[in-house]
Amino acid sequence: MAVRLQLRERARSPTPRELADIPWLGMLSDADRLDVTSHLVVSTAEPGERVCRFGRASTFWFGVIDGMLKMSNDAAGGAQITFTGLPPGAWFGEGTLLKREVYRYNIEALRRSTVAGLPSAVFNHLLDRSIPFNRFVVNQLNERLGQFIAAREIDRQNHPDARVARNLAALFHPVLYPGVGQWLRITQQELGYLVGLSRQRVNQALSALQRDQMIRIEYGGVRVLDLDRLRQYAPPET
DNA sequence: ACATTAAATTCGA
DNA sequence: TCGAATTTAATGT
Repeated sequence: MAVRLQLRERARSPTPRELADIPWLGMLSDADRLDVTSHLVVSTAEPGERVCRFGRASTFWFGVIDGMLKMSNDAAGGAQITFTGLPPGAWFGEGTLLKREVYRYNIEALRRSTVAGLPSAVFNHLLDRSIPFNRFVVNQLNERLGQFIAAREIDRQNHPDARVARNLAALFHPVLYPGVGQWLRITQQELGYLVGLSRQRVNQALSALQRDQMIRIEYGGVRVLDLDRLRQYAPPET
């Protein structure tokens, strides 16, 4: 409950700069955009803090403005499974909003992050009236399905370099995560959490990928040089 | 686990 | 408000 109060207290209106980075806002009519921006709220999540379920049921559609979140299952039922990392530009939670359910996963901040929220009622209202917004959401769902299929393949891969490569490639997805661009701010430790490897092993994997000119390692993050090859990365024959 | 290097923060003028 | 000094964070091995 303390968490919820903190989020409430920290909630504020988005800055113009933050609004500019919200991809779907630009697709709306002027009237819709004005209406919606007045309801958008922004708050900060500290490392380890859970963004979802600070309200009881699904009350917001969330977007990552800055930072890095991680989506995972509820560890109470057994093994901890990380579904995906959520970099800047990611918008999520529409599935539960559509069905008016409660969140079935945890979203937790990997580091200090700025998160935007659109109240559930406003989200549903937009869906009812705006065709461009519907197109955005459908496209989003479709792309995410693709991510899920790719994720199944990643799981079959037990080669660490391949896991790092393909998880990284997923984070550079231009449609799902338009805030990322060529340069992804993520530490090797954070990548380790997402992929399920030690920081040391991630470091080795990144070095290998850099040797092959797919990425460049920079302090505090990674730059992609060849996204296609990163996506298709296969471990070297033994 | 440890040594190195980069970045962020503090502090004194 | 500038920049040197110190502390913290990230990286490489």
